[in-house]
Amino acid sequence: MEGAMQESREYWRDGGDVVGEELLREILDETAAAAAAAAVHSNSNSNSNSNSNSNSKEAEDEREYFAAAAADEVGAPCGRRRRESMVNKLISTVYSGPTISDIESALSFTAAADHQLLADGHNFAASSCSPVVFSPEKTLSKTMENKYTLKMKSCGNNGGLADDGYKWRKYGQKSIKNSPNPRSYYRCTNPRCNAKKQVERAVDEPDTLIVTYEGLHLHYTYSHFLHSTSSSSTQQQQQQLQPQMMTNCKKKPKLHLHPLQHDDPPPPPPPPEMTTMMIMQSFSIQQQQHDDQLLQPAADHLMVQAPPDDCYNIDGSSLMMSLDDDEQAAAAGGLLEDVVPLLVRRPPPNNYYFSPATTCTSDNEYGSSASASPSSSVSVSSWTTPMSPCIDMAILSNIF
DNA sequence: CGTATTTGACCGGCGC
DNA sequence: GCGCCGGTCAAATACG
Repeated sequence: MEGAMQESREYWRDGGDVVGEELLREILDETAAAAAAAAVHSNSNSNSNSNSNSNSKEAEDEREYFAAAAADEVGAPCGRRRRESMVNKLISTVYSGPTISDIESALSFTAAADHQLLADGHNFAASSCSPVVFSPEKTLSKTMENKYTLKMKSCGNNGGLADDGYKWRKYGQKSIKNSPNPRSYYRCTNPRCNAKKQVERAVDEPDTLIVTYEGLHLHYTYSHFLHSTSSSSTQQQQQQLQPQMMTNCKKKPKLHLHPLQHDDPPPPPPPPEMTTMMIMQSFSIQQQQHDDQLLQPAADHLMVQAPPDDCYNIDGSSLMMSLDDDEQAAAAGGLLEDVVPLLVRRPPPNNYYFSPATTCTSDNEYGSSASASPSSSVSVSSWTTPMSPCIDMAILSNIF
């Protein structure tokens, strides 16, 4: 847990930005306190007024936060406003604006992390079939506002197109003057996302793809929620769930409570190739904040559970949620605003344990075409504690 | 049958 | 104003 947090903090430092670490810590603490308060509240409902920690400062803080949350629920906006203010401060501090150096730093960080992951023996199924090699010579340049060009080496399979974790729909192709290679135009399949990308092959380097991203994703990658596992049982589960997921991934996000079951072992961390785009998404968050479009009220009914220590992304976030099939699709295709409160959630105490809810593979349908995202697997997972089944999103929405 | 891709047409920006 | 070019639209087509 501490390692993940430390990694997160170091990442932000490495990114070159001044990070509101203290503020982040404060919010994390408040978040955890509110969650604990909810647990206390839950316990007190079943076991009235039998809190053994009633005299401790910690319990006092918990009661205070629960009281604040309760006040919010009955219409007192003071605590909510304070927390919203804090979150706004955090976002505006953390997401102070990406620069080319930020992105380059992020990319180099990612590359290093990827190599480290591979060196550590994290061999992911998804990465093994990834059509992309994020070579050291990969370059990034800013061509205009919200428009970035990536040059990347491609492996030859699947047309050599990149799996960047997003699902794209091709909407056009044009032959470009002075270039023998046509340029393909893609749009993010998420109806609430206006991200686009153009893919063309470099004239002088046939194995190099020039991918220009325009616009900003307002949601996480599909593969952000996907985890490949090496266990045969999980693979069977993925195969069984795949058709269902294929359909559900196209549904409009719908978030609501859902009970959990399953006690499979935790999946490995996300494939290395996802991390680059995750970083890009972090910048997207910031940009959207600038556009005053971020942080709409969080989904009221989404159940969120604390992840294990080793399941934090490089940005320190974790997006594991308890979702049914529709919710899986919602999470994968939903806007970032639906899940962004999780970015600052505190890691769980030791008595939390991991329980994957469902796992499935979503194979996109662009396999034979020039589209990206050839395949990805989804593992919607959750963390539960025997005492407190979950943290309700409603609580988090009160916090934020 | 629903969804994604293909591809020609159309539109707007820009330079001359 | 005109033509070129890049980007997008949308009907037709392909595919699972």
